[in-house]
Amino acid sequence: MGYICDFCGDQPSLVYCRSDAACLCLSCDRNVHSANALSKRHSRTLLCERCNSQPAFVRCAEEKVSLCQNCDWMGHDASTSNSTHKRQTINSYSGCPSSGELSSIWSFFSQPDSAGESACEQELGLMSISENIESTSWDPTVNTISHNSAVVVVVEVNDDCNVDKGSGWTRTSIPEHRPAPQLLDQPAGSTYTSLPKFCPQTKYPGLSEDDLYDDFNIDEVDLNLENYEELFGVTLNHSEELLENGGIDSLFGTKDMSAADSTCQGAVAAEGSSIGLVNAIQPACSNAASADSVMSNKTDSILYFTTKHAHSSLSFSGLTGESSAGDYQDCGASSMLLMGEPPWCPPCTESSIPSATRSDAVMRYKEKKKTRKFEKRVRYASRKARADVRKRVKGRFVKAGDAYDYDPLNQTRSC
DNA sequence: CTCGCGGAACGAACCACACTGCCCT
DNA sequence: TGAGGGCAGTGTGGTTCGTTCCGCG
Repeated sequence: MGYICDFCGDQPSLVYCRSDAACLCLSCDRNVHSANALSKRHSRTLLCERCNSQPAFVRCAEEKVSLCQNCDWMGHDASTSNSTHKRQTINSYSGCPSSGELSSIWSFFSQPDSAGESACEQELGLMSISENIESTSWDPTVNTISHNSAVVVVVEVNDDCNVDKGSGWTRTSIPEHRPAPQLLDQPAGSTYTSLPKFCPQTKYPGLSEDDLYDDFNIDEVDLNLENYEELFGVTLNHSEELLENGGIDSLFGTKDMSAADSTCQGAVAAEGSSIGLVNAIQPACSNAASADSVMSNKTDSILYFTTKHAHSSLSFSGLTGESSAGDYQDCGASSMLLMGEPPWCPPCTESSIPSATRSDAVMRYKEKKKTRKFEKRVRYASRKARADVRKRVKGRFVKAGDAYDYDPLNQTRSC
């Protein structure tokens, strides 16, 4: 949880919904909470800009950041000079307020950019299901993305893997005139300037890698996307959508790929489509130039992700909970843990980390990793329900009525 | 340093059957 | 063009089995 929107898994999260215990971007917040009368009553507030995982409750006027209680306490401790900072209570809201209404709720909440539509609202257009969705036949020859060579690879991968042979499968797409999400190109001073950008090379103030890796569960994203489809009945091959609608920019946070991290860029060129998604999910993948064992873990996960998708589909659903969750949690190697600091602590330079603390943190990380349980995502609850009650012999299902040695319901054995 | 052995760890396979999606009429 | 039937493929969990890895003598 934190930083990346729990719903779309793509955009930076901005608000926190206590009822859903979810971090959401503005567009998903509006989408989710406009679903029905009950969801409209969910109380939301800004997300803490320091830990990116807790609801903010105060706004520091001096630092211009929204903070949760913990981060506020940490940052404005009486022993520090920051204790005199002026802070403003952040009110929660419900319903589906516009950006303008939000800015009326929170005076510090700046209005959307000059285009009159915030990035998230632009994104809302991208994510909106009820409108502007047209179903078109997939024609790989139409795919003309050509931002750079890396993306050309993407196209090739799509051609190879995503074309349903002969079935003429349909897909949803965003109208071509729709501008690509520009969230990541937000000008300074916009609403999102306090949010870290997506570019992998960016250092995120107040954002620990722990937030990104340790607490971030790719499976969660997967599930959310799938729920998205279930909820709205729309087939949304998310990454494809982004790629084909210029969304690659949003994935990388820049239109100029040359500006991207060289490591990341190289990976993109070499690995094709998936890597962009990976980097969107794992913005800090190449950030840690401090690469050590942690970095190797990340690299592994990237390669795994890429390989899997290069041979199958770019779709999120290509990730099985069984494998991806584990792998991604594997990549949850937390530099913050390695640093032996809680995730809400501001990042510090590696050189400042005492080696003893580091080794101690490494040990703790290994312990945590050992005890971590990789949950399997169940795609069909009905099948699970049946399997849960099905009788077995030596673990294998048996025909109804046949003798069994294990009954999940009674924990009894018939023979 | 190499080899063999035992234990631990891990993943694949197996089973029945409801469900899904595609194809054909 | 839509509806309906047929059919092949998929996914679900507990257990077993085979393979790999690691430590020890």
